[in-house]
Amino acid sequence: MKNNLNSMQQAAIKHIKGPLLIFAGAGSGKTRVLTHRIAHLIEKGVDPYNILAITFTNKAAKEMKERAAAIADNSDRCWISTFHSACVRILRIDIDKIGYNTRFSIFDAADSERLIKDILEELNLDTKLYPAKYIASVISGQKNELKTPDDFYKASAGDFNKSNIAEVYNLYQQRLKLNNALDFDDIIFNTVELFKQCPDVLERYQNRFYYIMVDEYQDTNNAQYMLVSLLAKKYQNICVVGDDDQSIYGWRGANIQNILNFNKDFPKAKVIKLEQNYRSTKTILGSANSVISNNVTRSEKSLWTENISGEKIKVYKAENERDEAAFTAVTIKLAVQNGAKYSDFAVLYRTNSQSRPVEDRFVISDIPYRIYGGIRFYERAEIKDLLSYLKAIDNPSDNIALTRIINVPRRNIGKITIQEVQQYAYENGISMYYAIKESDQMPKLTPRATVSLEKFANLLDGFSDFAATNTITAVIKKVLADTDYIKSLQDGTVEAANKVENINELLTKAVEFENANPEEPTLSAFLAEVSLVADIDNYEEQADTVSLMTMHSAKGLEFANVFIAGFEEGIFPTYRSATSGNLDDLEEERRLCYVGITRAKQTLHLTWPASRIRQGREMNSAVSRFIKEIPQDNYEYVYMQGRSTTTKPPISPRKAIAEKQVNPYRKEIPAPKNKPFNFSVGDRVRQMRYGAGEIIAIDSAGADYEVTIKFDIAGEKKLMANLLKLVPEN
DNA sequence: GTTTCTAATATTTTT
DNA sequence: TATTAGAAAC
Repeated sequence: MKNNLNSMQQAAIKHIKGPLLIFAGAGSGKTRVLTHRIAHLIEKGVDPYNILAITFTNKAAKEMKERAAAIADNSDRCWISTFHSACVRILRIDIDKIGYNTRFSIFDAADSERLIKDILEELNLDTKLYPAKYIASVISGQKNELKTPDDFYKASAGDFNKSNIAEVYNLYQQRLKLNNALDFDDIIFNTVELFKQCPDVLERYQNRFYYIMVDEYQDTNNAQYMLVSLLAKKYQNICVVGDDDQSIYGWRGANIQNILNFNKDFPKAKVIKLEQNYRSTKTILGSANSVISNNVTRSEKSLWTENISGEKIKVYKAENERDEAAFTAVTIKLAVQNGAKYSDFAVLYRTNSQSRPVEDRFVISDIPYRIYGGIRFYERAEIKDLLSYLKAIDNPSDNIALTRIINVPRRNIGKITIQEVQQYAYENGISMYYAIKESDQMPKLTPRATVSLEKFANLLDGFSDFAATNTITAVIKKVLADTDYIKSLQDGTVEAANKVENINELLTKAVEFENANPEEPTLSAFLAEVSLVADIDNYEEQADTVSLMTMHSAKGLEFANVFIAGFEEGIFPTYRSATSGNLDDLEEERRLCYVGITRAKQTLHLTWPASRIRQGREMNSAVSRFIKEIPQDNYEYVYMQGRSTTTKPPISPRKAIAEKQVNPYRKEIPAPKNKPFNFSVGDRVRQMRYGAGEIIAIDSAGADYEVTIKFDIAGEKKLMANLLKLVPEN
């Protein structure tokens, strides 16, 4: 079993007692080491029940579980899970000891923001000065530092803005409690709180988790650090794995010092460095090493590989984003014609919005792809609606969920009525659900509103009764049936059909969940799982598609061929990080660049458009400064195959580098003239929103045309030609 | 109470 | 530019 492990890896696996810090460079076989370490512990007679392994993503947890199961007996008795899932599991049992109900809901970012907006309005705070998103990030930051509203208030030292935010934070926590809800940060915060307040509970888990492993330790924030420290304090059998060069979550509170100071916290810690890379070619790895060596704050290390030198990195300067995407598509197509698989390719970018042009081009070129990130499945409106029904059934105190569905589908309960219910609920210190039950006590309500509310309450009660004795799948089906939800969606648009598809997908997920958790398929557990998944968790290795994702999402993955798109100043590094004057920001961007480059096994393409349209304006771009940090011998400029007229003549790398680095440089583009309209009556066309149809009339309307189209599904619509995005049907 | 329009906002990354 | 939230109109 251990034949294929190098001496450092073996040393890491065999170290059992006492603290251990593993610096695991990119592609150094980190997951192998962790899983073999679990197997080794079990082989040496450790009860898997006493092993805890913590990861950041469900995907990593799943992979570790599968790989451990393949080489160790009874590994399913270990706890292998994310920080958040592990903490939810702990809190479901004991959170009542610190004054919460064990049937709490989990609020996602959107729920939190909604709540903050309500509070800002209530406190009469100007949302211009205090944007909800900003407040949410401040509160999150405080929680990651384990600071209560009171702590924050005291620390604000009379600063007017800070005290105001502290007040919002204070109310926010009260409201969460009233809703019987926790946000993401509370999940960690309250587990730490539970351990601090209840030493008996802490000791129980200390004794249980005799061996602790933490993956991606460089990404832990202070709350997570405290959690791990508390658990490991008694027996000190803690093994943390990480790579300070891959710390890319500083903006989310990750504290790189946690890994750099590990030997201060545990002076007896053994430190092992895994520096042999098994993933990339010498050229790729050398380039990554060269880039990251420009960072000042890092522990010294040098990754090396026995792999071949491989091809040079290819750099492509595109005219614009469409050209950039076209180059990517052509290159992939060509490789696939020569025997490569689509799944060998990934297109990585800095921001989710960059996926759009790539996606457009791939559709045209008929390249199968899968996008990870962006709008997550569980954030889609129709899914949130249904989940809100489930949340309201599971936790009647959840006012946010209740407010979301009280008039969805429309049931004649308007804004005024909802406000009245809200106010009554706050005044009487009860949830909106119970307030509705007393709607006859609210003098301002019309009899009609009261009837609507009563009907709604009966509907919910019916669901609750049903849920007590039926499966989750059955409950979802009943909600759909009794509310006529699907029917309310249908408006003939393509989006509506997608929504129905998404709902079916949710039903599939529910069935999967029930099959995976036969002993306890509770609604609470399902909702918690659903709240804590990331899009990347659904990454399928088998599917033969090109993967599109941000470099953040790509961490932990590897691909034979990688394209990094938008390799330009202002995008990567971001304008903000380049201009903030804070060296840490730029260093984090550079670490992200290191992560991006080291995803590639065989080939790497760096592309950027000489001009791009941002927020409606065309802007010229200069190549990213990071390209200067790659040795010149490691890369070469390339040009698109079979294309000469539209691409400008080649320029030397040197000249490209010398190009203006000041960015952004803005240039207004003239307002579009009336575009010619190239369709006539009788043409079959396709439109984004309404799908296929036939043009039945074209009328002149001032500078524009008014086009009447009879759509196959949506029926007849009159639309302005300028606003339409019409294409011929085929 | 519902629909339609306007205006603001966005572009950093997410458990 | 594209999307979305809030306001005005119906």
